[in-house]
Amino acid sequence: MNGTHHNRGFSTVLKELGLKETPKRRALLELLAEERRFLSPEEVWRALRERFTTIGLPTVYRNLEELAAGGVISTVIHPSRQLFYYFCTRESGHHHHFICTSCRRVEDIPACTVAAMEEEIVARTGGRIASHIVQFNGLCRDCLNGQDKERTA
Amino acid sequence: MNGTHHNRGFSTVLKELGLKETPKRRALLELLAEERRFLSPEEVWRALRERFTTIGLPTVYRNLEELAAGGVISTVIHPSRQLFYYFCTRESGHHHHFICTSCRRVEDIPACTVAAMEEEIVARTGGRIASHIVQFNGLCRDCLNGQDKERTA
DNA sequence: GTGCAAAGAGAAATGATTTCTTTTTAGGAG
DNA sequence: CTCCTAAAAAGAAATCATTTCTCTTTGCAC
Repeated sequence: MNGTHHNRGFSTVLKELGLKETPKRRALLELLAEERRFLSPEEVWRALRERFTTIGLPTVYRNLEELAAGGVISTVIHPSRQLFYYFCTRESGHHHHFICTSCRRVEDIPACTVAAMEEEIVARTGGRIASHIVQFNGLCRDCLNGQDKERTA
Repeated sequence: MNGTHHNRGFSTVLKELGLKETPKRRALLELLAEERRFLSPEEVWRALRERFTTIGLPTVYRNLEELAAGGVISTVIHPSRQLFYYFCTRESGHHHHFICTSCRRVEDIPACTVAAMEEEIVARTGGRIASHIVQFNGLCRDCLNGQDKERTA
């Protein structure tokens, strides 16, 4: 959920996560870092196949999952419930996303008011929150104006 | 996302949605209204099979989707990304949920601070928000105390 | 009561995601 | 620099929630 990893270099990041630095892993990270739309695992796979004759879809799935678990990349839940991935350029701090379901652009939403809600939930219910999903789906300004039509949901 | 439908009676609700009142549809609604945990489509199907010798899983899926689209029941996205359904007893108003991934209980979270976030998003980006997901996953107090262990996520 | 669009059955397809087994490789130890 | 081992990856196959299809049934407006 933060982007300081990028500044420290991929090697450092991977080492911190206890992941070996393989060519494919590095390529996947570079690909995502350059792409400002969220991508599906299959799209990532297709892109990487142009550089690696043999790369399996399971490899892509595993790497995306590991990197997301490590906080290097973030996930996007499409209204279709398919999972997409996005390299978050935001420098630091907890935040959420506004995704355009048409052009797939992602806007970072700065420090949210969700922390307050969480405090209230814990106080009221006595439970413990393990995770939350806070995501806004819609159309960005450009897509509202008729550009980049891809899909609507 | 509100529960006023229940008070008006199922017949009225279905009529308003332009849905015919079939025995299976009514049974599905009654089942969900009595259950205070969120259920998977297959669980709903299994329960309904005890009252109807022939009922297809596609029928259950379709009905759940229609009713959720009509706002009569609400959806829960499990961390596994499976979809569950829940009959929301909250009387009215927009709100969100704290779900226990262990015992499947659902707590209503009253009027949230998300509206403010949405306003800011629209103002900043010029986009239009079509939907949002705001859900808190964790363990309720009882499950924290070691009861009702089912699963953790 | 009739007719027709909606609803449902049952079977089958879909397709994202995961699992398995075997082979390869990164990278620390010596 | 070479060895060794656990991690990583390939490739094939399985999983399984969800959807699609076609045909039959039924609610309900007229």
